Amino acid sequence: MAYKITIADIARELNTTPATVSRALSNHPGISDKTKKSVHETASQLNYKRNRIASSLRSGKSHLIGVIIPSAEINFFGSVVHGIESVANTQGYNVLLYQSNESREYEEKGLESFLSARVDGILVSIAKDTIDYSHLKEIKARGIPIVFFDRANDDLGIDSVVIDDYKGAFMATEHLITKGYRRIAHISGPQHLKNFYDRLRGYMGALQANKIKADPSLIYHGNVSIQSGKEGVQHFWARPEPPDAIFATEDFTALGAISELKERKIKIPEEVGIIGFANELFGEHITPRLSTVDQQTIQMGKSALNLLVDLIEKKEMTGHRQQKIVLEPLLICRDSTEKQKK
Amino acid sequence: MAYKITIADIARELNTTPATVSRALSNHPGISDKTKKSVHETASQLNYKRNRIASSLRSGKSHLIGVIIPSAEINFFGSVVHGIESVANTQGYNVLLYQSNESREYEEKGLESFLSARVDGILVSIAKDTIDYSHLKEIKARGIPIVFFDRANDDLGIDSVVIDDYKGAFMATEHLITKGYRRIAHISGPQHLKNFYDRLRGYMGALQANKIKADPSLIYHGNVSIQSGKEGVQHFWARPEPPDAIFATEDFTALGAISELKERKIKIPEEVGIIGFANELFGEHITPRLSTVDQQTIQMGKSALNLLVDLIEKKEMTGHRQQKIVLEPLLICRDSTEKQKK
DNA sequence: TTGAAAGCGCTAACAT
DNA sequence: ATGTTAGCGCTTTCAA
Repeated sequence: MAYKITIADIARELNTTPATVSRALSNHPGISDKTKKSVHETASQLNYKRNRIASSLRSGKSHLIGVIIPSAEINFFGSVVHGIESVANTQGYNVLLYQSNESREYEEKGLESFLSARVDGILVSIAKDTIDYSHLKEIKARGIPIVFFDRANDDLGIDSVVIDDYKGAFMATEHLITKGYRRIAHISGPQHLKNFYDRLRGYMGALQANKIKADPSLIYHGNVSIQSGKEGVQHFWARPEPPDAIFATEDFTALGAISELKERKIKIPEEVGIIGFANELFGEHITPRLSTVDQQTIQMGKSALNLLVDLIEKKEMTGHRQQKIVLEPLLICRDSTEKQKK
Repeated sequence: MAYKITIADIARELNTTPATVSRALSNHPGISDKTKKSVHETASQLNYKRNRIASSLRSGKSHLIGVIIPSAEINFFGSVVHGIESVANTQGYNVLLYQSNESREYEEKGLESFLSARVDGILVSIAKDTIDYSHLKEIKARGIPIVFFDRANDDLGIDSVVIDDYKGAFMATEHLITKGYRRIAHISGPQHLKNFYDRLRGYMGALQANKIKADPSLIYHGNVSIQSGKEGVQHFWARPEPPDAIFATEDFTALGAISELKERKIKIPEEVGIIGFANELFGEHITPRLSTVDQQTIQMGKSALNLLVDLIEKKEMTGHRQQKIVLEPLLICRDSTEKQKK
């Protein structure tokens, strides 16, 4: 194997010292252009690659960002990670990825592992199962820059980038109303997660704003899955007055609902309108094409990373006021809410 | 912030030396249980977290695995990463993720960055745009353990975990034949990627095995996208004898084809049967439910990581024979290939 | 079973 | 503009 070249090797080659080489390689001002040039040349000639580990140990900066997502299998998070990485790489950071599998236990393991790796900052989207936040508080207490994305908790004094779930849900529900639906049901998600709580509130808010009386029997509490969608429909249609529209808290839930409605030969969107939330890729291509709310995933990733980098680079934790970036949801109108044929 | 606790702090506390503490923490045999116990207690009391950077510098092991995927936005890769991580974490490795965006340039940047980070091993799924493999050869030449997954190249002497694309394509095509389709088209992907080349071959093989004459005009070369699927249909239906079935090289391509067929009011599966490849999540829930071939994503990730860890831990590169793990594809029969109503 | 001492490769304060 | 020196926190001989 190409023996490990160090700055000492380069220094020897050029009859100079490691310090000079180090400075030249990092474009330190006060190193002559001539030296810089020869150092860079020799470096690439010897196929030198800076040892980041040594560099990190000495400088105290690992150039590592730890990212915890619930699951890489969920498209939404993949997409956010895409956004995160696109910025991280241009800023000289590498992304250490860890999946919590929606479990608080793994979430904590991920954080421990990040602590050990001495990451410069941490990005977290909280797991479904996380109810106790002490592990996150500890990160904050240790003064390690941390930012939540999508799944956030406002009570910990931790910065976050989220979309306006209330508004998105409001828009979705109001869209159904505008399209002529009146008896609108909601299949919601775990209420201890602010996102789903807010979406439920947004749904209620839209009903109220349009003078439609909310009916508790039209709310089904699911756990954000295809299965929940099916169950929601089963639940609603087991009762006397089924809804004429459903706002599902997430696209996969909507997919499950559609699947179940089709099995029951209930026509979408004529008999029942349906709208989801997330703008997953498949939505545009199923039948009927699914109306939904876009969450600006790429932008979310980028914003979260930028916020984190600010935190890392300022690092004046003292006097830092909690920042919260709220992205605008985007209503995507497609066929599944088109009650009257155009 | 919780001041950085080091093994020296623990040693001082216990009137012993850093060496002993280090040994105790890594359960070195030949340290008394008593000492181990007191060290572990003091460590957790002081909230000590091992500094992996220092540890890595000294030991030469970073416990980092670099993973390059084309895009985190593609479900398939998210799923493989899921498999990779689930094993990596139990083995004490962390995953450094890098996205090539299907570009050879970024792929190389990722590798450079991994080199700098002194990862213990690298997992790569080759980018679409990569035609020249010198950057990958260099990794191999440097003796850094590397394993390909899914998108592999057999000519570099690099181990790989792939599925049997030929067989999967063969199965898919033969399935169409079994179902009574005869004029079977194929929308393929970039032929310099072995996967898509093999799938085309598998398609041809199945036709031949069933004595169906291949018709070059029934092969459309796309680039693995929803758009390609649409274009494929446009291409086929612009000619005299359109096909009665399509084997799409990937599920999103199939989705595009379905989308275009629907627009043309062509009935699936009665008039045209269609089967994809990948078993993306949405396939089960679109109409008609998409027949496809499962690629064993999670298993692929796990196998790739295991192979890599073997390489890292044996590290007897000399005399290592190229290993290739070929996973069995799984035919998933659903509605889109059900020519005769049951 | 434990301690002493060296050093991984780099950077940064201080000196020149 | 460059050299000298020390040390980041850990692991690992070697010695006791």
